Amino acid sequence: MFELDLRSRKPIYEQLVEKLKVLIISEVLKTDEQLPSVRVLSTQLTINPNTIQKAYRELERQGYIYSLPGKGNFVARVTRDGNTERLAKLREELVKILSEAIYLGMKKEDIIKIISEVDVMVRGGEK
Amino acid sequence: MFELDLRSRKPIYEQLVEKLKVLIISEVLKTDEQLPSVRVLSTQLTINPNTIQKAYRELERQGYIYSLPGKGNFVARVTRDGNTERLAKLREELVKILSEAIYLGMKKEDIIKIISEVDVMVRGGEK
Amino acid sequence: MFELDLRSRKPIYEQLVEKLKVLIISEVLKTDEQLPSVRVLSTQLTINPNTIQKAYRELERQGYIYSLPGKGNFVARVTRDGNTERLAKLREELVKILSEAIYLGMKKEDIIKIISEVDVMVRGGEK
Amino acid sequence: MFELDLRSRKPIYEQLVEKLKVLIISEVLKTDEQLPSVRVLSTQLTINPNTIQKAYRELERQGYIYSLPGKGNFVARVTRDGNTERLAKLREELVKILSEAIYLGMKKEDIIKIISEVDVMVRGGEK
DNA sequence: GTGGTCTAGACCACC
DNA sequence: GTGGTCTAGACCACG
Repeated sequence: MFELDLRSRKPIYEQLVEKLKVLIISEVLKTDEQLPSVRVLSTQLTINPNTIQKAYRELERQGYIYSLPGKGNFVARVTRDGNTERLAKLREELVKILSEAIYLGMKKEDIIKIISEVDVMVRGGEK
Repeated sequence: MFELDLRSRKPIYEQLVEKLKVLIISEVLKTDEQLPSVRVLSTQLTINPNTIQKAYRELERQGYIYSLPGKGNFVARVTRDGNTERLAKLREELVKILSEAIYLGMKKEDIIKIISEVDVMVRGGEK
Repeated sequence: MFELDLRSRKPIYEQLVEKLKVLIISEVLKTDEQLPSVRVLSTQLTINPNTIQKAYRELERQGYIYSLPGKGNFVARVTRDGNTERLAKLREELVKILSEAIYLGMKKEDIIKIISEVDVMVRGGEK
Repeated sequence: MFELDLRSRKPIYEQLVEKLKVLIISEVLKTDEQLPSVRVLSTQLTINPNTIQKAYRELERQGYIYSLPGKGNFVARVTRDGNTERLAKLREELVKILSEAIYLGMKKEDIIKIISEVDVMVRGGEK
């Protein structure tokens, strides 16, 4: 289900957060669907339960999931507002990465192509 | 000259690397121009010299500057090859950020506008 | 375990890098084996932890080891490609040293004998 | 006459020492021949005279040249003994470099070919 | 317990 | 004056 790189410099819990975000964004995991329990995921991935917990808490903080104590963790509905803060941060990151990419020779057309691909992937599920 | 967030989770030397990259990319600092000396920057920013050193060595590793021991640190000429690896990494990051941005409601047109702005900023200096 | 010359002009961390390379090359330290922790080595050699760190990071940069933050440093698998650059540098050094050695009277047969010894030492572990 | 890399990490005086050694070893500069004066070389290379001086002193220390105060610097006769110390050091370096080269995949035959080339270059002048 | 980062301050080689 | 190295010792994130 997941491929985590235990040798990566990036913390495992962050990798988990990213992977789960992808699943949510691409709507493999749908709104209100239950995520695998900490214990199950922990044994499946042979990873410390604390690490899973930390990832779930982080996703909750970012509004991607919500937790019902005693029940489990569930995918949250996307709120298209209240994200201005996060969007500002993303925009900033975007500028940084784009600057470097263009400086190193990536072409504008290549970038636009990437955008289109991502756009299809993300919004493809909606109508 | 710089605004560093000493409280950020992101290491100071990484922040410095990013800030300096921006200056180089936007050609505020030009090829072969000398960067402020480790000690000068250290006192200006009230940051330990070792931290500045680390940032400079990282920039050198990435090919953005070169160092002449006993002379100083200087902006390197851009090499348009040998960047394929770095570009692949940037592309990957790009996909990740774009996914999330689009998911959270950023519009394709907005993104393209950002690209154009960055493109002008970076390539504006060239002819 | 190591004999470092603290008075040498050669930086301690470079000496460490060389010593560790020998251990890795001669397969005293085997692939994926854990290296002594920064702190342990630091107290064993009565050398500052930062210096050990620097040596480890240099070895990582050269592809001899990899680091798992929070876990330790481990011997990397040898990659037989991507070394062309390094090999070119080594070849250059070789020519320089051989020139001087032959000029000072070292005989071709002696050198070939040395090669054979090294060859056995390095490739002896393989089949 | 010389190509010095002012951008190299290696000190300029060391580069000079190496270049001059090559000229002496390959007998472009012959025994008792006079080396260019510090002043001349200094202006030719647009390099600080102190740096040239340092290189000459180093070559003298290693027995490659001798200096007649008020006259100049001259190529010394090779002494085929008294070099045991230097030869031991070279041998040690040789082992180190060969180990790494072989470890990284350089073949024994390649190395022997290099030796032959160098041997011809160095001893070619003699009969 | 592990590596990663940072500070404060020192000494050295180079030019 | 410049970068390069090193020490002594601290704090933090990670698992």
